[in-house]
Amino acid sequence: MRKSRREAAETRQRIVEAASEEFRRNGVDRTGLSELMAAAGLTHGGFYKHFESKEQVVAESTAFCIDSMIESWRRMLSSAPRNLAIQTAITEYLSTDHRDDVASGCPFSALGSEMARSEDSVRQATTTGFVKMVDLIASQLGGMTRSAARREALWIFSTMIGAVIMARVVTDPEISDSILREARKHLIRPS
Amino acid sequence: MRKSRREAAETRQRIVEAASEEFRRNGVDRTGLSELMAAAGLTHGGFYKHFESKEQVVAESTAFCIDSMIESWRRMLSSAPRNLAIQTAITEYLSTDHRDDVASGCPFSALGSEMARSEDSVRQATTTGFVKMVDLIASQLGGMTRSAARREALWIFSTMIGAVIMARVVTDPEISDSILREARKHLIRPS
DNA sequence: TGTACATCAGTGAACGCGCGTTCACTGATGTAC
DNA sequence: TGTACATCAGTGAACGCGCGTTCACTGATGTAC
Repeated sequence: MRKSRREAAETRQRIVEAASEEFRRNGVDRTGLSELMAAAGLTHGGFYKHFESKEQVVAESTAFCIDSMIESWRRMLSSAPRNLAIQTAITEYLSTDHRDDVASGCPFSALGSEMARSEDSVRQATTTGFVKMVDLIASQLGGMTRSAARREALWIFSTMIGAVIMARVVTDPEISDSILREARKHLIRPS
Repeated sequence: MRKSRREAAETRQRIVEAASEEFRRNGVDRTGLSELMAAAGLTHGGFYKHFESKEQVVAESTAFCIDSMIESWRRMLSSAPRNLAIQTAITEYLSTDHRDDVASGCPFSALGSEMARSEDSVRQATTTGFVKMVDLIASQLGGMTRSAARREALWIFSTMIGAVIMARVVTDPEISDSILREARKHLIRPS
């Protein structure tokens, strides 16, 4: 049943994508390799033909979904008028749609507190991705020096992450909506 | 080896406290009942003399450490001059000390994204605690209506949580410090 | 271009391990008289 | 107040289960000539 190199590479990519969704949906610890391989349409035994360990697929899938997020932000930013671009992106991030769609949303808000306890390889990938996102946000902030923009972006992004995390924790839908609304109010008209 | 009712109640409390620390340190899923009972100075077999399930101790220990946090905020707030009280509390929350001491710190920043996936009983306890914290912060904000203060507090607290979570995720200590510093700058002089 | 052999992606059973939970047991504490 | 019995906190072994990982096997793909 050997597959061609091309097919094998596609399979590997499929695993990474399925993993990134399952991890965001259920958390890393609660996602078994069987579950993850099933989501990619395979049986669990073949996992180690593509990865050395669970840790490796965690690191790779984290990097992958951060890159996807950056890609989609780039598209969003470039398709909106320059002066509204960042507001559009923030509004979308702080939307109820994003809150309710963990599996394809921002990995930092889906997994933030778990990432803090991850193995080094995962935290490394995460840090790289966080910095990329911060730089992307900073690039959209006018009227200040580059390093001021970077500092501002650091705050904007961690605020967004905190709001989405807490909006997902809270069981009361009104409070949840308020958390997002208040964050939008403060971030969209930058102080 | 039966213990007196008083001793048994003390033991139960000891388990709740040990659990709350272990859960914050290692995450709920990575903390076994044996580990948790050992931290309370007991063997694992006795766990079910005090609790019906792991879920129950998770809910109780979460409620417990939120209440502890509120208690310590109350003390901090009442011992500082009224106009500086909230700044003091925020500064402490956004300190490197708090970042580096997960096990006795804020449960929302330690477990936020995991809490979002918890069983209902845990999310319920969490929501109640979050609201209490928000009300406490709101009570310190002058110059606005009660409901405006509550909305402001919602944003302040989720921003604080996001900053501490990301400060713990990132491996680069300089970036980590910056995240806390920028959040302090924005929260301490309210916009 | 065709043939013979080596490679290896994917399967499904099996491994040891630690988990949450249960249980028989112990002996000090609580209760009834 | 003392005695006899029931209760139950805590112990440590055992349970089934699902996990991450390994392995023998299959057969299509890749390579060497």
